[in-house]
Amino acid sequence: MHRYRTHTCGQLRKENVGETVKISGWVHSVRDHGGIIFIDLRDHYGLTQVVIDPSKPFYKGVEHWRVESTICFTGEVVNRIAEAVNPKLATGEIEIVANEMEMLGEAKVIPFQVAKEEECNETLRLEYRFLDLRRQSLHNNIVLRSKVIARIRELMTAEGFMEMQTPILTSSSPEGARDYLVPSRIHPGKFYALPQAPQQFKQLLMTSGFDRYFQIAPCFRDEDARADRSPGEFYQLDMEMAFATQEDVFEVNEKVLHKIFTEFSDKQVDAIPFTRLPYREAIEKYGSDKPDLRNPLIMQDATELFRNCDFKAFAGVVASGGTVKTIAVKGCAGESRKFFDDMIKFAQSVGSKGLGYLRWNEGEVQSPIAKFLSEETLNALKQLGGVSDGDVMFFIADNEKAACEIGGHVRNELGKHLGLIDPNVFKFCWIVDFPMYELDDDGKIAFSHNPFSMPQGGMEALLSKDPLEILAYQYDIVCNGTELSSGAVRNHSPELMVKAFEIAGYGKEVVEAKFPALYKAFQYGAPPHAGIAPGVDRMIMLLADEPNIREVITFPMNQKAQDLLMGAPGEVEFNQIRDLHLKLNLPKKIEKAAEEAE
RNA sequence: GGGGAUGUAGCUCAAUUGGUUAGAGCGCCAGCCUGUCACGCUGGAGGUUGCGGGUUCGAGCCCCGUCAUCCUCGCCA
Repeated sequence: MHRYRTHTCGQLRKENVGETVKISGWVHSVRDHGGIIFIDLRDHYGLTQVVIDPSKPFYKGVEHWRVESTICFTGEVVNRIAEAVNPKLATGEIEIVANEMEMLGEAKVIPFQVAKEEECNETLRLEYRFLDLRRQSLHNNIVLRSKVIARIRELMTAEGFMEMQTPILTSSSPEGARDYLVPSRIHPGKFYALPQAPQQFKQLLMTSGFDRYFQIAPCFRDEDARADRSPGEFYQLDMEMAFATQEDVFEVNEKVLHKIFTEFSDKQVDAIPFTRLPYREAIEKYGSDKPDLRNPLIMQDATELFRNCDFKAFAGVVASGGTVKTIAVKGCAGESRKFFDDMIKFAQSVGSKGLGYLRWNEGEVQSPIAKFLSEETLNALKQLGGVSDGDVMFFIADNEKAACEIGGHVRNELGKHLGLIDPNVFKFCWIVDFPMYELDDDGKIAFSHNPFSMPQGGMEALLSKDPLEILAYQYDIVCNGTELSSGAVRNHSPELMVKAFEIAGYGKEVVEAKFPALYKAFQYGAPPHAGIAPGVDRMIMLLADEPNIREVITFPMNQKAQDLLMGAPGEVEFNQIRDLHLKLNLPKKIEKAAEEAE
């Protein structure tokens, strides 16, 4: 007989009745009847009820065994009497009558309950992550994660992709997020950086003659956390394809994502091909480059209808070149006064000066602004929004960028508030045709996304077009308002690279200095190539229906990028710092606090 | 760095307008209980109301400061 078990805690059935078995697991719950004692023993696979009779020599000990201790029982599998069958358990038709027991690992009193799924302070959960991970919902999320990743590997491999590794210690990249740096011992004053993504490596792999690459790639970015953004590190399904177009990338990703989302969720998944939405249209209609298409509301332009009206606030915005955006909402005219007041407050909280509305309720127009509008204008608005009695139109007036952005927030809020969002579907879309350049805060032309993207129209566009009009073969995939990934057809031509950087104000020497590997490689015969890298953590988050990314990561850091269980980041020995040729230069505040602590 | 929310027993929460000894459920400890499965019953322990200051006859509650956590803006090619 095996040292610890002949079966797992989820394995035994009626067929095993009469067998002598050994199982090991955690004490999930104890039901002590004074005489007979029932213990639910739990492992990764399930629960099995163990019965302990008062006549057993180890009976006395059982009374004091705490939940979450690990124990090994040897005993006989018996049928439960009919009334005692538990249909909630897979093993509920049988139980084990214990003959021998061995304590394997005793548990102290636990700081929060494992067997019960009650809410619990997250700091405590992170400090005792090993206990938290025993709890069913988190445990299931991690199991789901493992299965999804295994399936991704199968699907990608079946599509002809090769899984490859790329370096974790690499050089700092000049663009993008803040890098995590690793000081070099051998080269004083020099640093490695952890990769923000294997971007340049995968492009080099294409240039090295590999055709289809993928990797479940760790990415490191030293940026602040959000609910859907874990600080420190996260994983991408990184991929790149040689001799490929944008459509080739879409096709593979649609296949893989549709399969994954269909297989690992009960929600209804959009049929493929997914909706393609140009960036410009997304901003104008949804006020966002990651619209939640479950929300049926769309924004329309009502600028011209307010140009000559008596409502000075709006007419003034239009006169100074601004925009009026409207959102028509069917059937919400009956909402309370408080609803409309709350919506105005909300609009103000996201930066709007106000929120106008027209409410066609019981045959009349109820609105603070209706009195400024002619009958003709009201009718034209009605026609624009396609509304009638019982409906409402909301209005936002501001410069175009702000109006779209605020309208996007209002659209989301209305969708949430009015319950317009179907929780049982996954709505995917591709956002395409991102602009190549945009104006930065100083009014200078800058790359709006990724300097490696191929401009649409190639060299001719770079030479002849207004840079702000040039589009890139740059795309995002969005699911239910979550940006899963960005990708692009890459710029594989050294001449185009130099020209593209020149427009952003950088000379050839900058390209050579900042991207030496790619610039060099592309001069020795580069294949046109394209790729993308969907966020694995976010995919699991959507599949597990979790609002927080930490619920799908085994050992996440907190918002301040600390691992409360391991104590990272932590102090190191002076010798280690000295070997790396570093000196600490701490903020005054921290030095002062350290002195006071002494 | 900015904004918001929260902070009361080991855990989750309550405590009327600022008013007597800060309560409940779970957990813990003790006792009872031989068919439960969130077992049940009885009793008990457990609190610097995050911390510091202020207002007040009186503060868990009001004010100021500070710390912590989460959400968010900035940031995330």
